Amino acid sequence: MCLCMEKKRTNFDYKKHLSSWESLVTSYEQTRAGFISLALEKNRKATPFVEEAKALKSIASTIESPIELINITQIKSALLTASGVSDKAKKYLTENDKNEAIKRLIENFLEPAAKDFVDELGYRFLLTRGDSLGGIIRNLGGVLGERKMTRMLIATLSIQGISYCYLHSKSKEWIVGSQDDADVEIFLKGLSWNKSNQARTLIYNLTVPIVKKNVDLCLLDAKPEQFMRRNNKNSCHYFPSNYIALEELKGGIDPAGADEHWKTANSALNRIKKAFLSNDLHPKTFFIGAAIEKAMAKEIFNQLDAKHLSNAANLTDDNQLISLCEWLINL
Amino acid sequence: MCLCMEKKRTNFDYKKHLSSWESLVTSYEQTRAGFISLALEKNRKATPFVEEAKALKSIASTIESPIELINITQIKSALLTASGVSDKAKKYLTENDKNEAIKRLIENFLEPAAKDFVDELGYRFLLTRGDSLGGIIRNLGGVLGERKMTRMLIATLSIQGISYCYLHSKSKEWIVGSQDDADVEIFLKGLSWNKSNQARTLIYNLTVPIVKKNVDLCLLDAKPEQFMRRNNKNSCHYFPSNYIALEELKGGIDPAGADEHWKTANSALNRIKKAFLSNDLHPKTFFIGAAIEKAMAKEIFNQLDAKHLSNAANLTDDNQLISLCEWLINL
DNA sequence: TAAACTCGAGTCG
DNA sequence: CCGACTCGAGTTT
Repeated sequence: MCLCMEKKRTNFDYKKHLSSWESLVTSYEQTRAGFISLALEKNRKATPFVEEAKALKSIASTIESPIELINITQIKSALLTASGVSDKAKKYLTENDKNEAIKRLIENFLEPAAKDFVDELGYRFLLTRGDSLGGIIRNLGGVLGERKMTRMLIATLSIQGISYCYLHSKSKEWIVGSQDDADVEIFLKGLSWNKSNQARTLIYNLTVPIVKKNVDLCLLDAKPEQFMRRNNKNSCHYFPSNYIALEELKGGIDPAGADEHWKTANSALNRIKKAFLSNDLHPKTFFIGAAIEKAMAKEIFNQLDAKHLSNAANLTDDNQLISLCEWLINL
Repeated sequence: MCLCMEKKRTNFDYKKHLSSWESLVTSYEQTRAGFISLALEKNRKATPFVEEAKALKSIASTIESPIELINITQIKSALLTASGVSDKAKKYLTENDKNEAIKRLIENFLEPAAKDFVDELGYRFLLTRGDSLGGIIRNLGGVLGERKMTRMLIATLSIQGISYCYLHSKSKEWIVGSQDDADVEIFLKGLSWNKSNQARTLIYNLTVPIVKKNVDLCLLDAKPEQFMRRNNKNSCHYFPSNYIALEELKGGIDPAGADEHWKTANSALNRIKKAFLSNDLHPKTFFIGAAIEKAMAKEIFNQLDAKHLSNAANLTDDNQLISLCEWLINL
């Protein structure tokens, strides 16, 4: 009977924090809070771009007519930006394409602006940079979600009195965790602890060799020192049977992106399952998302019931997240 | 033997234009061309935003100190934009949240700028608007992909001497197609023709009731007049057995987005197949993408071979697209 | 000019 | 807001 209970516990542990699909749906209040903090971050990150624009205007103001801009080599990159070319697009253009783009900017927009050409240049520069800023913020959103997960994991380990060490992303060394590591989540790339004498090592954003894709979070049955970076084939992450659980984490708060990104996550999880299945392995998979809408909540819950997915939680719900961390730590 | 040939033709028609997975991969030249046309579109769409910024500066210049901005009700929305709040985020904020955001903008960025506060306001406004512009361009990218598909479909119908009519998105009426419809793809929402006395009606961006999701393109076994908009349950699209083929179309050119969006498309296609399967139906599914990378090309090709997918093409390859249109028209 | 990750800026039914 | 569509702005490994 004890075994039976144990089995039940590990099979349906999501029921501890999810009573139905509705528990997974993100509340309006959390969405609102997410958008507010997003705007705050954006303001902070905007300042360097404003400075860039000021510098550009200052340099451009030294000349009389737009056509002379071509001769100021130090602002060529900024001119290209003002002509609507993102840093991403830049990589695909030839020198000639770039010169053409700048020429079009001057002919179509700066010369018509006459004496206001410096302002026009600054405006168009900022429009393109605004899109850059958006990209930076989107990346930051992902990082913040990961940090929230980390903080909750560490808190749960601490509460359970389990000692841990963490992999520092800069030094690449494992450091023993202690209460006074403030903001440790900022540099944390991995986490390791013991579960009744079994080593557990968790790594973020790992390219899983058997899947040939990056996975947000992997829990391995390995000691921290068995994990070696990159192409070292002796590292524990090269052995598929070491994988205990793999997670897809979506930190975005936008409800409009919820289903879109869940569809992506679902494909990613399917690739993972398929790759491990080819080795007759069935590691656990789980999903954590900050933006969960009704229809996808039903899909997730159905997958849990069908055991296609081992666990799930809404990142904005602390109780769900704690319960999930407890589950993960005790796998 | 004739039947055998026929069967072979309909089952593996993708082989007519795809010799291996490598045929699907987008060439560098097409990627480059895509980014160039993207920059051109961005320039055109940028102008209204530049005008907005000029207007904002002009109004803001009438006052002496930043704090007075709060009193100019006509620019409240612009102030919110300058404080890093997108139109999307706005919807989730309360009046109080908005006022707080504006207050922070003034205190943290405009007052420190002293006499240059009008410039600072304009810069921050443009940064946020630049992100808006990016969103507008992303939507446009999708529309352009759809139009390319439409042009190729019409050209293929014309070449095969098949007459057609099209559904106009504004008038909501079916119009007989003719050679002199220039730019008809811009307003085209649907297309209809006959295939050896069987009516074929194709609708873009249709919410398929049985799937409860929007599908980029649906080919129905129905006469055009049997298609009625929206919630009319007598419309042909309410009858699952009328669906002949459903497509996922990805018009984006960015290689970095290729796998991301293919993962989404793959989930969408799986939802479609699953929903129809619940009615014992197996409509054809196909994928067209402008950005196709190696690894996903292999996945697509494997799905074709396994008949999980009925057809596929690279949107940037005219030969592939024509072959696919021929297949679609003759289904 | 690797490849595949981050996610929300828009849009429309 | 209601959900689910458009896709590339960044980023990492």
